[in-house]
Amino acid sequence: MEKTTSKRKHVSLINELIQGKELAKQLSNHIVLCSNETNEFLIDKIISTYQKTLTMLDHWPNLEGENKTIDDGNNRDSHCSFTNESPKSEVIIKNKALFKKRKSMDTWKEQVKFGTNTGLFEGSLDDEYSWRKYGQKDILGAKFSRGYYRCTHRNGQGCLATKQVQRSDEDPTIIEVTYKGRHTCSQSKPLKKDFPSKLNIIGLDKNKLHNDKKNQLQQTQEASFTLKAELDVKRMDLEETKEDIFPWFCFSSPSIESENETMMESFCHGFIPPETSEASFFGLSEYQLGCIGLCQNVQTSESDITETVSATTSVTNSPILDLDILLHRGDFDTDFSFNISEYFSS
DNA sequence: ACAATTTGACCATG
DNA sequence: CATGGTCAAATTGT
Repeated sequence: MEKTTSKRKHVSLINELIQGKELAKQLSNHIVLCSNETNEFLIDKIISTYQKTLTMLDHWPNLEGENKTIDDGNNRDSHCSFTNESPKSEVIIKNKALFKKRKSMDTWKEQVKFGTNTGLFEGSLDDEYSWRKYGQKDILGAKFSRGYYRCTHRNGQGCLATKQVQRSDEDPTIIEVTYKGRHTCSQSKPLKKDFPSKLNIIGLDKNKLHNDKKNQLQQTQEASFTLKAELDVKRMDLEETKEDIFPWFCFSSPSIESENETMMESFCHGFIPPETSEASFFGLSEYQLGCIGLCQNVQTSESDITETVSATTSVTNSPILDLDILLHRGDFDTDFSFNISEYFSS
């Protein structure tokens, strides 16, 4: 009887360790492709998992002579054992070192995977900070030029944060954003609950839009492209707080002009928040919001994150958010939309 | 008028 | 000297 209980605990312990290992693997995969917030979330999960394991070990009566080596059958680290030198510890240490290094350098890179490879891109993603473009360079060997951005409050508040945005050569659906320096300005702790926050579709080249009909199509594609990127980026925020459930879609400037009225203004007509006169934003159907929101409460593993991505993808397939369709058809149906501010106030 | 972007020139680095 | 990063005048938009 006692042996059965012991065995059960043993199995539980093994499962915890396996889970920790899997989370570590996920983190490893996410470090390149995902935001810091996701990394932090996964690290917290790892730490929590191992902490539970240690707690269990504290109450473990006697492991001497009994399977001291844990292996989930997928373990290449054959030295895994109940010691401080086990691979689980190494994973944590390595990840902590990574963070320390990254923060000490104050330079880090994020890659954003887009849901589509259509259209061109030459801008930046919204990351809740306001940036001002100060340069663009063609990089040797790179297909796409690199955009240089600095914090809008560089002069006013002396904020030295900068970032570089470049589309990946290998995978055009990936945007590489290199951040340098931390924000010291008042927007250093952007309030996501201040929905909708300013979202820059900096990639929209207003000059080209004005001068070149052909480019107009490209730019609308970029808008779609960027919006979808936004969806993919924001999915990482879904795990944080309730205020973060909903992605916010708004353009910082009415960049896309049609003959009489900008398509964006047309599209956003009726739900432009009064406090952000310059920013129009896209409404989400309740289904879409619910779809996103539902994923918020059950994030526990990569599979769950994948579910979020799937949900997000389904959002892009909806009539409102698939701008590839919307922008080309131009027949916006605002009935699908609603004022998100009202949604929040209710 | 002011703000933001573009783009050629300039500078630092290896 | 080539390259990447930044500056700043010109341009464009609000």
